[in-house]
Order: sequence, then structure tokens, then C-alpha cells
Amino acid sequence: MFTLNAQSGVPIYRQLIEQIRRLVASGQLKPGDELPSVRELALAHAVNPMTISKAYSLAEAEGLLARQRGKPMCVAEQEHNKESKAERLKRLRPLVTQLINAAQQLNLSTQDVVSAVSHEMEQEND
Amino acid sequence: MFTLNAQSGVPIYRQLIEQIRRLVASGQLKPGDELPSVRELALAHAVNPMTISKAYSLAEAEGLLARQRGKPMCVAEQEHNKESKAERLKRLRPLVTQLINAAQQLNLSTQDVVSAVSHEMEQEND
Amino acid sequence: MFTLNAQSGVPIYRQLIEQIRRLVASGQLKPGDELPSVRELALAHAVNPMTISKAYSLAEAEGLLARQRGKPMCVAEQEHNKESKAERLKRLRPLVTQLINAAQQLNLSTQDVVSAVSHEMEQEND
Amino acid sequence: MFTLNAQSGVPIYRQLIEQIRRLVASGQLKPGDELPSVRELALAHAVNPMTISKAYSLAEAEGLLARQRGKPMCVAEQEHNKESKAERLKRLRPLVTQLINAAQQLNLSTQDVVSAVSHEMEQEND
DNA sequence: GTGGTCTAGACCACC
DNA sequence: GTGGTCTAGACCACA
Repeated sequence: MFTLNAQSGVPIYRQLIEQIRRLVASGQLKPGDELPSVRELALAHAVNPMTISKAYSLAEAEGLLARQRGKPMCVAEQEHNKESKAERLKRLRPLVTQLINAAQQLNLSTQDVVSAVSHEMEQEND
Repeated sequence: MFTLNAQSGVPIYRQLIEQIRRLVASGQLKPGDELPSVRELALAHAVNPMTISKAYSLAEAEGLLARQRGKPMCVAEQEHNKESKAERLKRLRPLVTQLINAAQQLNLSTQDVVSAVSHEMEQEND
Repeated sequence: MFTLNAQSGVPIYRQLIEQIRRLVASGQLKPGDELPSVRELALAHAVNPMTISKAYSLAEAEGLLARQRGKPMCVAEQEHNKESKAERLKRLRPLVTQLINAAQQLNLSTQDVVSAVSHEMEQEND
Repeated sequence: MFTLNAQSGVPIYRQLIEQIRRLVASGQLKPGDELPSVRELALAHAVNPMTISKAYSLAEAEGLLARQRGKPMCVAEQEHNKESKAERLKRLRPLVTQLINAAQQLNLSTQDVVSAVSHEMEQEND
């Protein structure tokens, strides 16, 4: 469900929040859906539970998640949880920009990048 | 020449090293080429000179750059500086993967991503 | 554990790295052994923590030390950490050469130097 | 005559001054003796002439050397230029201490060090 | 002018 | 508690 990378330099809890935002924005996490427990997620990704807990707490402060006593956290019931395609594309842009910057520094053409992306996506969809 | 983003979570000096690696790999920086001075780069990106200096030093430790006393650092004269297209595509992969993960979490299709990428690249090339 | 000399002209962080190399080479620091914390060492030697940190980071880049999140750095589990006596004598050579150069410039005889060295070592071993 | 090492971390001009001090202390440079010209020395050691010049100037300020218009610098005529053996041994001590510290960190015995030193000195004397 | 080293002190991420 | 990153600013070595 989540992809955490300890080497990337980006704090783990931020990676987690960002991914929760995306799943909520796309409707893959709907209001009321339960998230994995802190312990479960920590174990699965070999990460300290406090790190997961911090991400959940910040996501709660942001109005993304809601705490339910004695039960796992769930997606908050709120306005415009699910976003339009345009909004979701906007969320993707920073990553696109980053990719393109790298491609230019690597002297790769649009064609190279597009084929790398589409090829990789096909694989993932298997 | 370089794109530094203080918000990205990735340390600035690491962003810089990574971009130097790419420019060397693509031959856009050739052995002997001089890099911008520490102060110049620091000023241009509103960053502390030590941060730039740290990146340069680590790039030197890595064999990427060479120090010339009293002169700006330059690209090291060394083995396979310039890399094949395959190698450069390999360097791009982590970013592609990251993009695709995000796209899937945002429930965007291959077509959405590819068109976002190619559209953005066209703009950059203007 | 370490002998740092701010007056020697050799940067402190380099002195530290060199001494770590020696202790690892001789097996006095074994893989897994923890090093003093940055703050502790900085305090003990009246040096800025960043200076120690820089040494540790470079030693890590060199594969000598390993980082453990939230815990002190430790000696890396790696290839030929411990070195043969011949290798260790090779590490000593630059210092021997330096000493001998000085001795010759001071017009001191082999006997003078040898007795100075052995006398000093006896004292240290007390 | 001089041994300069650009890698050692110790500033070149300091290395030079220290070596002049030693040669004067041992009487290998006597009052009135001329030193190599700045240009000559700079060329021989592939060093910037200003660096040599700085060393000479500081040695002059220290009363070690004297400038003679239009001629190379020479050793100053002064009190106790030449030093007793005890004094010269004292100048050697820091290097001895440094060597011994390294030897202990390398887990080498007095015997190892002494034999390395005497062996090396024999070679030099050939 | 260049880069290098160090300091003092702030804030962050993770255990 | 650990190390990591960054800043602002000083001083040094070298061309």
C-alpha cells in the first residue's frame, strides 16, 4: 500500500503523509476506511512505530485522518476528499518537473523519458 | 545550471551532488570544465557557501571533481566519465519509479502520466 | 582514545579520521564497536560538534564507520578491517619518514633518534 | 634540501619555516649562508613563488633570515643560532610523540617502531 | 580572487 | 538520547 524509502533523504513520516494524501485524493481511500495499525505498518517497513505514529498524528491534524478510540485510524469524513483529475494532475507535477530536470541533465530526449515511463507503467500493471 | 529546492526534504548538498553526477554522466560537464565558484553558486541560490562547499568536497571525495588550489573546482579527468544512454536511463529510473508510484496512488493512467510528461518537456524545450 | 591537536596544521577532522583508520586497522576498534557520540567527543576535546560530525561522516563515506539511526555510529562490518602487521607498518611509514627528515635537518644520529623513540615509548607504557 | 608535502595538511610555508629553523639549529645553515632564491625553490617544488616568499618573510620577521638587497636571503647573524643537542632533541619531540601515538593506535610494539626507524635511517644514509 | 576550516547556535529526524 | 543539516560569520592558505 505504501512505498517508504529510508535512503531518499525525505523524512519517512513525510513520505507517508504524502502518500495518504494521494490515496485519499484519488478515492482509493474513502472516508471511513481504516488504515493499517501503527505497529503493523512499522513492522512491515522496518521503521520505528513512533515515526508512523507521527505521520498519522500530522495527517489527523491536517484533517485527513480521524482517530477512533481503541480502533485503527480511519479516513476522515470531510468535504472534497476526492479530487478531480485536474487536481490530481497538479499533485503529480512536482514529480514530473523533477523527472524532467534530471532527464535534461542526463541529456535524454522527451522520447527517451516517455518510453521509460510508459514501459515501466506497463510492467507495474502486470 | 542547477536546480536546488530547499523544501524538498532532500538535503541541498545531496541535490547538488546528484546533479553534478548527471551533468558529468551526460557529458554536459566535461573533464577540465570549471564549476561555478562556491560563493557565486551560494549567492545565486541564496544558500550558505558552506552548503555548496560541502557538496563540492564530497563530489571530490567521490572522484567526480578535482581541486585546483586557488582556482575554481573542475571536473576530474578520469575513467568513464561520460556514460552510455543505457547507463543514463538507469540513473533516471528511481525518479521514474517514484513518479509512477505517485501516479498509481493518484489513480492516474499511463496515458495521463505520459501526456503530462511530454507536455511539460515540450514547454521546457521552448 | 583520540589525540587531537588544534595547532598542528592538520585539520582536526582529518586527524580524527586517520586515528579511526589506525584503530580499525589494528583491531582496537572491531566491527560493531560503538564510537563516542559526537557531542561527547566534542566536549572532551573542546571542539565544535560539527567538526567531529564531519570526520564521522567522511569515515562513513569511506566505508569505515556505519550509521545506526538514533544510536552512536559504529565500526562497519566489512572486508579486511583488520590489517596485517606489514600493512600497519606501511601506515606508519610516512610518520617515520617525516621524523627522519627532521632528524637529519637537526643533524641528529640514528642512535639519537632511536633512543629518543624507545625512551618515549617506555614512558607511555607505564 | 627541503621536503615539502602539499598533501600533508600543514601549510607549505609553515613546513618550510620549520625546516629552516632545524637547519639553522643544527648548524647545517650557518650565519651568512645564502638560501635558494624564491623562484628556484618555487620551481623545484612546483609551488607558487608567493608561498615561498611568505615563508622567507616570516622567517625574516622571526630573526632567522636576513634580506640583502639584490641578493638571495641569507641566514641572519645572531645569538644562539646553533643549538645544543638537548635543544635539538626537544625540537624533535613533537614528531616522536606523534609517531608513538600512531604506533600505539596501530598496535605496534616499541621494537617494531625502533626497527622501522633505524632501518629507514640506514637507507637514507646510503 | 579561489576553496578550507572552524565556531556557535538553531532546528530537524529518528530511537 | 543519537546524528544531520543549515546559517552567519571569522580567519587561513594559496594563485
